[in-house]
Amino acid sequence: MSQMTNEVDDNVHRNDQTRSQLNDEGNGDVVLKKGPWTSAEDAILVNYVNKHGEGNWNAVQKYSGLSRCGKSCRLRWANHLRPNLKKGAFTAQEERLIAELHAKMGNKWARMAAHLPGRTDNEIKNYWNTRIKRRQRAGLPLYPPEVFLQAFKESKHGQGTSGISDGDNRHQDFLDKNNYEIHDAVFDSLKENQGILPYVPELPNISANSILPNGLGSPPYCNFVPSTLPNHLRESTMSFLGSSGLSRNEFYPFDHIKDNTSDKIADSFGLHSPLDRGASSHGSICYSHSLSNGNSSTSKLTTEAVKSELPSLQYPETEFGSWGTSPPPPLNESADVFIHSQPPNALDSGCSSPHNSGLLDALVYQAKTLSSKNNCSDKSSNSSVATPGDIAESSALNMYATEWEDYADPVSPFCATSILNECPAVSTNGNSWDEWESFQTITGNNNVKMQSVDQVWAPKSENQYMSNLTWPDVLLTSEWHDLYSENGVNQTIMTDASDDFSRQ
DNA sequence: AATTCGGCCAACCGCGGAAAA
DNA sequence: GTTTTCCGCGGTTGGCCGAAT
Repeated sequence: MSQMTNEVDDNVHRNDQTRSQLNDEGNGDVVLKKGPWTSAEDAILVNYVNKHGEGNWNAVQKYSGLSRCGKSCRLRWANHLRPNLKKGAFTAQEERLIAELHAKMGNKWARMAAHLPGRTDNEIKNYWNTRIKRRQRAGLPLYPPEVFLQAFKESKHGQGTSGISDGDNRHQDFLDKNNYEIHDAVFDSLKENQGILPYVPELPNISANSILPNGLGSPPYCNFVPSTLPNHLRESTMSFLGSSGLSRNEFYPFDHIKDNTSDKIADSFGLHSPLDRGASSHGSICYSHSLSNGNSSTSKLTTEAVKSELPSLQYPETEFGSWGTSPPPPLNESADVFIHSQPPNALDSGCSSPHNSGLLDALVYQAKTLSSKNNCSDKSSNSSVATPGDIAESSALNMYATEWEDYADPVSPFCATSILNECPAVSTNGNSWDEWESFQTITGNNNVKMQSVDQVWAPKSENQYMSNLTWPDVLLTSEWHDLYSENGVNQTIMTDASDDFSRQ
């Protein structure tokens, strides 16, 4: 034991940094060590816990001679020394479970860890944070589509129907047993927004990769993130969707329109925040993930850059500003029309940023068009999309979708036709969604296209309300449509499709 | 070969809640 | 009822390592 103590002491002396630091809980008399634990310290701690049990961590330092604060001891024990810890990479099942849990709970790592025997909250947290970064860079959604859809479904229905994955009941038990707090939040949000946000805004018919070089990071996609999603889902999704690196005011074109209609529109997009008003100058305020309902923990009015790491795929603002003149390839024809058709009044849009040409001005133009037509809720629906016979559940959605369509000025840079994209029935076969990921990677985001639901799908199922979601294009490739239309991923098809793409 | 970058991991820090004094 | 202490949680930081440039 004395040898151990010496080793600890040596380590303390080696570490000038830690030697000079005092325990934040300590009395100042004892210099407590920080930094990596040595095996000797571990042994001391294990020995202590074996004798005295867990808890009373501050006593460890007193009685074991360990120069560590109680917090440090508890952390070390919980994360590394306690028995039955499972080490190594997460299994596919665990990864899926984490995604499901995160969709349900948000950043409740400890609670998530409770559902993953042998895993620690720290482990899960690290995994998730790494995953966020990775997926943001790749322009991929954080959640498997089935998790995303299920979370939306549940929030929409306001039922504790749990069971993230239809047909996949592996985690049904814990799902059933949990009263996920997200529901409260969602319900509150729904209550607050009742009559304001009963729908999911529609996305103009612009292919994503024609707007953004990186496709899925397209700001317009942010607009269809369901307002009924749990905040953490929304934010995470926004995180993915907004990974283009747009500055806040670029993202929020309605800042410049002051009349009620535009406010209503902005509200409908979940973009309305008191903080936003003053935060839109010259793009110096970075886009925050926090949007809408005002109960986001990350929404801050700040002129400093958002701390979170920006995805590598982001484009500098200057590049965005250059869209109008030199849109990056690949661009399809509609995108060219869109980008090169400067809104006639774009220059007097009040756009604060000289760089905000192209998409932003187009959005502003669109918003102005909306405001000029006034009284949008009275618009009748001649839409080929908002079918009169639509089920009640989606009527509100379609109403607004129709509005958007009606307001799609033929001369608008959007040339918008309303699109109601099919919500694909989701794979529930339990395959790791990395397969989906890899499939995406194989297909690439270039294969992006928006499909109009009236071309491909007649709403019949309870999933219809999802039809007004404009889904990331990668989900709407014909291959995906085929896959999902069978209410489950056909592995063979997926493999074939992957092969096809890999051969290209 | 050197540098850069990103992933991974361990640990620290600050905060807040619960229990004890 | 108030203050103090303990503990747990979530966010963040920093180091190490391997791959890429």
